[in-house]
Amino acid sequence: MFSQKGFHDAKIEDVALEAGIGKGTVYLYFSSKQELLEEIYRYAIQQYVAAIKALAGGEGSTRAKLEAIIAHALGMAHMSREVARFVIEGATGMREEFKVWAVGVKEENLGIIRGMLEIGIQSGELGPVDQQIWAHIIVGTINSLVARALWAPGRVRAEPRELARTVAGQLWSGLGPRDQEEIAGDHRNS
Amino acid sequence: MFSQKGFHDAKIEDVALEAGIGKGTVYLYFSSKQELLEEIYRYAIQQYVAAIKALAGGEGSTRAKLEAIIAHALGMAHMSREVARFVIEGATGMREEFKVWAVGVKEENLGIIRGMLEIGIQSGELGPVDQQIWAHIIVGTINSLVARALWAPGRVRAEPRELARTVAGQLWSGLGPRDQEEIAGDHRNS
Amino acid sequence: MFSQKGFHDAKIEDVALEAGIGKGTVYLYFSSKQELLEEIYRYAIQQYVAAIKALAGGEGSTRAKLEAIIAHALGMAHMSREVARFVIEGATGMREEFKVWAVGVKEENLGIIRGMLEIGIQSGELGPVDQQIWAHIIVGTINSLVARALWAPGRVRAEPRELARTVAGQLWSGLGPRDQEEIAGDHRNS
Amino acid sequence: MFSQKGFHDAKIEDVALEAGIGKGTVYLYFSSKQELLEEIYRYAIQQYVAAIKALAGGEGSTRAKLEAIIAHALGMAHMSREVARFVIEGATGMREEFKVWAVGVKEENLGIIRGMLEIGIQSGELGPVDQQIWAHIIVGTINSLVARALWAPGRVRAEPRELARTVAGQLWSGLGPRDQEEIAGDHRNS
DNA sequence: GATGAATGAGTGTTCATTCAT
DNA sequence: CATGAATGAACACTCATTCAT
Repeated sequence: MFSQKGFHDAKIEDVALEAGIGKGTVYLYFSSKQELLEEIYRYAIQQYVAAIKALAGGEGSTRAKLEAIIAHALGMAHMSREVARFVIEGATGMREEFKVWAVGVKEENLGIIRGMLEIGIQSGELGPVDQQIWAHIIVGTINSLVARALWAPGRVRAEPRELARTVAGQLWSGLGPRDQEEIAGDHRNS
Repeated sequence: MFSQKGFHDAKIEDVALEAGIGKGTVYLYFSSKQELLEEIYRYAIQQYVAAIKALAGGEGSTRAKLEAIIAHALGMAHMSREVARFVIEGATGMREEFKVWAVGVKEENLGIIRGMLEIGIQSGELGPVDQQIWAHIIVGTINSLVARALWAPGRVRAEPRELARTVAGQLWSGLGPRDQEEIAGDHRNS
Repeated sequence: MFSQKGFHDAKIEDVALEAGIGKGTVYLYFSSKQELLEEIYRYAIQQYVAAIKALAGGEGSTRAKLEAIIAHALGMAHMSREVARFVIEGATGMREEFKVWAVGVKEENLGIIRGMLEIGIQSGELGPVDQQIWAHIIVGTINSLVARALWAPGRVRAEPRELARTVAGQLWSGLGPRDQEEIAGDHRNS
Repeated sequence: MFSQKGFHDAKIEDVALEAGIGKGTVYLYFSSKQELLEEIYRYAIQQYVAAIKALAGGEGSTRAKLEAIIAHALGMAHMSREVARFVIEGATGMREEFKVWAVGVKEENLGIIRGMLEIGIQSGELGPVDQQIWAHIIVGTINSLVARALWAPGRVRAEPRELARTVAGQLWSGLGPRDQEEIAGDHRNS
């Protein structure tokens, strides 16, 4: 309900009806609407991060892992949107205690990606890339693709795995030309 | 006010006082709080897209233009956050007329990036990249960096131009190693 | 509250407090202040019309029935005022659906009186009067007496039944002299 | 505007525009919206009462004068409605000073009718009727007819003078049968 | 434990009124 | 004199929260 209508436009009664329980019952499990929202975020983000962690820490090449992460996010687009929203919005309106948790999780999430890249660099699979920057690139790319999957579902190629493979391939080779000398060195003089 | 407190937590009275006008005066120029929000979005997004368009269509190498775009977004972090939020959230709660406009602007924005890449490819500056995918990568990366600049300002290197240069450099060369054969072909077997 | 203060000057909160319930509770039973007003009107008018119908359709002479109707209206002065107000004001500001209902009830009310007069004419109790005109005379007279009972309570003879009898007597014999020829025929030449 | 929309639904700005003047200009001539309403009432009622006074005090038979009064009210239906509304509503929400004036005018109005009837009785034109009661009958009948002229304009015979003549005729001869003995004496036993 | 009727704090919006021009 | 942009008091209405059943 929160995803569809937004936090403020979703009434507790709607949420309860959707869950097949009475309005008052919600308050037996959550002390407030705000806490319910935070728990939902917590759950979505924890699930997401745990999945990313598992995928990033698994066996296989870095590229395979990257593809798996992208495909997973696309497959869980709806839940990923909450994560994306969260990455962008921060924790506006949330309680301080939750904000602290949130910043930690964000860092953890970026850290997981960084760790995965680190291993890739050491194994020679990756070039000597800036891991922090690439963590942002990967997270941001996923968010953008997820958002598009949600707001323009018809235009997105349906198969997450295939899209993930293409995206990973593009990230791998970079924007610049492969078979010739870097031309970047003098781009500021042009 | 909307950026700081969120739409629902910012009262019209706060907004008016902040602007140094009376509460009722707001309603001389906007027919509702919702419309005010939409106009703010419209303004922020139009400014943003116009700037991107100018930067993407200007003189200079593709890489220089890309750096300029990233630097601009980082410099306008606050405004860019609205754009980013918008990219992620879509137009939940907005009027249908606004949603239509919004989808159009999003496509336009991606189109501008695609156009810039197209020129780069034709001039040989870029490899034969997938422009749609790269539009997402660029937009997403910017959003992610902007978000971090806002929710963890202390941790971000202060100089947008320098950060932009680094990011562009990373995107240029890609994740994969430069001096050896592509190893992507068999990555799923490794 | 609406009777005392008028619709616009009576706050929902006042009405609720008067009823011994909370402000919000009103909205569990009425969708808006306007609807509450309409329901009050509906109730008052239905009660009134039902009573008139019963009295007009009962046993006894037409004159007795007329007296009973007048006495009843005077006895229910407060409620009758709503009806009177309604007869005069129409349904200004009410919803179209209510207006339709209202016009129907007004016609019904006049129709009841007309029907009663019809029977009186057929039984020879009444002269060959214009029933439509007399319906207006009766309704109007009642309204005027009720209004006076409310705005100048001290000046009104306290006993409704006695007043009703006097009024009916006057209506019965008419303005003109009884013991001589109609002088109306040439009144325009005088 | 007040007649059409009701006092509270007519905005000062509407009234001013209708009058072809600026909103602020209204306040050069009236100290408040309430005072404007009171002045309108005052004007309408004074006009009405003055006209009734002139008609009631003029030359001619009582019946001719009665007809003229009824026809005048019907011809001025719109203005008469304000008077009627006023008769029914009293001065709810008005200032004390206005209420005092209002009660006086109401009495004056009834007094004028009574005076006219008095003369008719003395000249033998009328029977020995109860003047106070008949003042109410006349005023009430007029109000009821005016109201109907306004809320169901299509159903009302168009010509006020003709309708006035019919109404006066009915009032003259009364409800009871003319050509036989009063049967009213025993109506309570029937 | 579960419920939903009742509540009232909170807020978007209107519009009579003011006053600088 | 006339104006209409600006104002803020006032109020209808919503909905998170409570608690008797």
